[in-house]
This record gives sequence, structure tokens and C-alpha cells, in this order.
Amino acid sequence: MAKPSIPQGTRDFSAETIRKRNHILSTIRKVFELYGFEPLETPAMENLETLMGKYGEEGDKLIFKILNNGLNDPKNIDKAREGFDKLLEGKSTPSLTERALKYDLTIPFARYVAMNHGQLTFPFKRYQIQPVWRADRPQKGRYREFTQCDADVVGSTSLINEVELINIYHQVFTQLGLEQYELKINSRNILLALAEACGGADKLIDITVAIDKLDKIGLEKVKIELQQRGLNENQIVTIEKYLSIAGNNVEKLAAIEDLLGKNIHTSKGIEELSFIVHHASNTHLAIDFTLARGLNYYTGVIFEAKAPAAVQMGSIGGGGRYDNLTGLFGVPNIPGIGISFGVDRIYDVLEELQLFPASIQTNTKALFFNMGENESLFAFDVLQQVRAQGIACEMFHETSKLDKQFKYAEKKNIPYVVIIGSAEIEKKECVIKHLLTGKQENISLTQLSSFLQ
RNA sequence: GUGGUUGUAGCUCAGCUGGUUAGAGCACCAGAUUGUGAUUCUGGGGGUCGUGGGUUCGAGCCCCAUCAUCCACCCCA
Repeated sequence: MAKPSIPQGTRDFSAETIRKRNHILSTIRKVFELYGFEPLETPAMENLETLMGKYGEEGDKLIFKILNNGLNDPKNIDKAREGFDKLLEGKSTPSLTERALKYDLTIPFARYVAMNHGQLTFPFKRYQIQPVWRADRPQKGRYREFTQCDADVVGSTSLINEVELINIYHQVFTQLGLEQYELKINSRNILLALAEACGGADKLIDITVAIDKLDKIGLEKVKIELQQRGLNENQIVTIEKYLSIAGNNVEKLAAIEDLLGKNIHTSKGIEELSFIVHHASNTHLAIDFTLARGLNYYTGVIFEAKAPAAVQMGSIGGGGRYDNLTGLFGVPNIPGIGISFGVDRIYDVLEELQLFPASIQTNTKALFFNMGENESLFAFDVLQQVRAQGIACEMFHETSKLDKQFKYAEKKNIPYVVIIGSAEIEKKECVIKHLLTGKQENISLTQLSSFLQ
């Protein structure tokens, strides 16, 4: 029997981890609900054709495909062989695989909207908290199975949605104690205007891929990459000017107008960004013209939430406006916008910055010490009365050294210890000790429940 | 998918150019002493050195493969 193991990039979650994850998840869920979003869940797997082609060429490679069953059935064998030949050429084929694990929550959501648009009330606001899978090579902050928390609004072009989603980011991160996060925004329209100024919209992807790397590889290397991607010197000069735009949000908007002039895309982009900058109550909001974001379905404003610079984690959330996502599924003219939180990375960041409150580690309010056979039976009755008041508590399972009982409480992060020995029984009181402060006092048994409340 | 790093006890690691029964700290367990987490004292359990091959008289150490890990690229949450 081989040693038991789990697939690369997946994890088991222990009680402690789950509590911490739930802390994040419930914070996000509450904020989503506060803004009127409603829950949705979709299957772990989708039809492969639903997913293919939606995330770009690289994305297609990272989709986990599920092998069809029954390939060895005599009536399927020929097709399976044929399919295998295609597979070796790098093409997936329905004769081998027709289903895949979902890669994100946005595309399944778009599929859902396309299937149900007749029944939905627009604007439709949904949130979704589910695992997704990517066949990426794991490293720090990157897993093959991870949880996304998405909130999307479809059926509205109002920029108020952008503002609200930005406020959601702010509220969630603030509540989690992640004060130093950064929210970058940009607009695809600005990027499009830049591409047009540099030889045409078909250069958009080449330009964005290169400039997105600015803070990572530096200006000189970006210029080299632009050159390799076929941009001429004049165009690179324009891009260099574009990249050198600095200042506060208002100054940046003025500068971009100077540089790119008054064409339709520039004005659209500026209109979007300035509306948001003026209405979002978020000091962490920074316009960043180098922000590109890979997914090619975005058409308007794009976001990226970054972890505090102190931790090397990068993106902990992202999103943007897509004006025709359901069009991919045959239902045109439903505009939408969405954001996503990456729970697993947020977890890693909070862990590194030690931002998880100790109180989330247990429900148990108090541990009753076991001071002997008779004492423990007496204490047990007291304990039941406390539980009847809805206060979670437990008693140490056997009489043993106080040392050991203290350690148990400490390990389970139980805040209070209740000691009822023969002396206390006589006086109808107990010793209650707060483990964090080390302070203890004697209180009467009748007051115990209200003390712990 | 490409290139690299690491893998020794529950945890953090040591183990010199391959040489007897593989070590430390912490943790854990038992006992002594204590109606209060500490300190102290005594004793104890634990590892087929990630896995599988190979070279060698002999492998934790060298070679190959494999799995996992972390890092860079790619991409992204």
C-alpha cells in the first residue's frame, strides 16, 4: 500500500484553518448581503465547451478536463483512438472529454444568466463562494484548488455599481484588519485609446501584456519587450510617456487627456474613472494606467486588489466590467460587472501579518477543571446549568494535574477556566480565571452564567 | 508547460571529503514536588533519513527516476 497522499496543489483543512477561513468567508458574505447580493451556487463541473476559449489560449491549457467514462466500450474505441491522436496534437476533443472543472465563477455565472435570463429580475446581483480549479503549477499563494468569492451585477451600466463594488472591497478588507491594502483601477477604454494611438487596436494585447510588467521588470525591459512585439520607436516613445504619468488620481486623469487627446475611448475612460474617483469613499483607491488584467472579456473599468506591500503576495482580488459576457452564450446585450476575492491568498496574508483574532479559534467559553471524582460530578451539574444558558463550555475529561488541564485550555484557546474543588463546593462558589490576563476571582455559582455571558 | 531549490523525530534544524547501534533544541508521555499554567529534578517513547531503483565491501551523503515543496518564467486569486 502506497503512502496516502493528496494531489499536488490541494490541501486538507484542519479545525484551526477552517475557523480562520470561516472568519474570512463570513466577513465577505455579510458584506455582500449588506449590499443586496443574493447567493448562487453552480456545479463543480461544466461542459467543456462552456469554458473553452473564454480565458485565452493560456487559460484553456489550465482548465482541468475530465476524461469521459466508457472509452473502452467497443462502440467508442475507434473514436477514442482518433481523439487521442488529436490530443497529442494539443487539441481536446469531445470523444475524450466533454466536461471540465470550473476555472472561475464568472463564466459559469454568465452561463447561468444566459440560461435563466427570462426568470431573473434585473439588475441581477448575485454572490458566489465556491472552489475553482486550475492546472497551474503551485507555488506560494497559488493552489490548484482554491476558493473564490465573487459578486456580480448584470443588467446595469450604471457606474454606481463600480462605486459600490469598490466600497465592498474597502469594507471587507477593513473588517479583516487589512488596512494597508491597495486597490488599483484602470479602464480598458484608456488602454484601447493607447493602443489606437500606437498603431491600432490589434496591438492592444501586445501592449497590455508588456506594460503590465512595469513594476516587476522595469521600464527598460518593458521597452525591449514592446520592441520584440513589433512596436516602432515612435510608438514606444508614446508608451513611455504614458507610463511616466504620475501624481494623484486627478492629476493622472488630466495627464492622460493631454497625452491621448479627445477621442471616444479616452473620454469614455476618463468619464468612468473620474466618476468613480469622486464617488468612492476609499482612500486606498489608486488609478494605475499600467494595470491590464489578462482576461479578455473585460470592456470597461478593471480592478485589482493588492496585498500590503510588506507581504509578497500580489493580487488578492480582481474584477471589472464586461459588457457582453452572456453574448458568448447567445444572449446579447446584458452588461455586467463583477469582483472577486481570493480567499486562500487573503488567508496567507492575514496569517503572515498575524491578523486573525484569537477569539475565532474556539466557541468554548470556559473549561471546567476536573478536581476529583466527587468534585467533578458537582462541577458537571454546574456546567449543565451554564450550557442551558447557551454558553459553550466543556469539562476536562479526567482528573489530572492542573498543569495538563491548563495546557488543554490554552491549546484550544478557551478564554476562561472554572475551578470547583471541595473548598468551593462548601462555599457554593467557584474560581474563575481568565487565561490571557492571568487574573482570577472567586464568584458565587449563581453568578457564573451571567459572568460568562 | 519551461528552468531551478529543498525533502532527516510532531516542529525547527545539525549530520565534516560515503565508514560501526542517526543527533540537538523545542514539543510530547510517565514520575517527584506544588490548589494555579512557570521553574527544577528523574525517567521515557518516538525517524526503514520523501519514495523506488542503481553505484559501492559499505549510502542520510554519490547517480537516475518519481512524488511533494518552494522560487523564477508563463499566467493569475
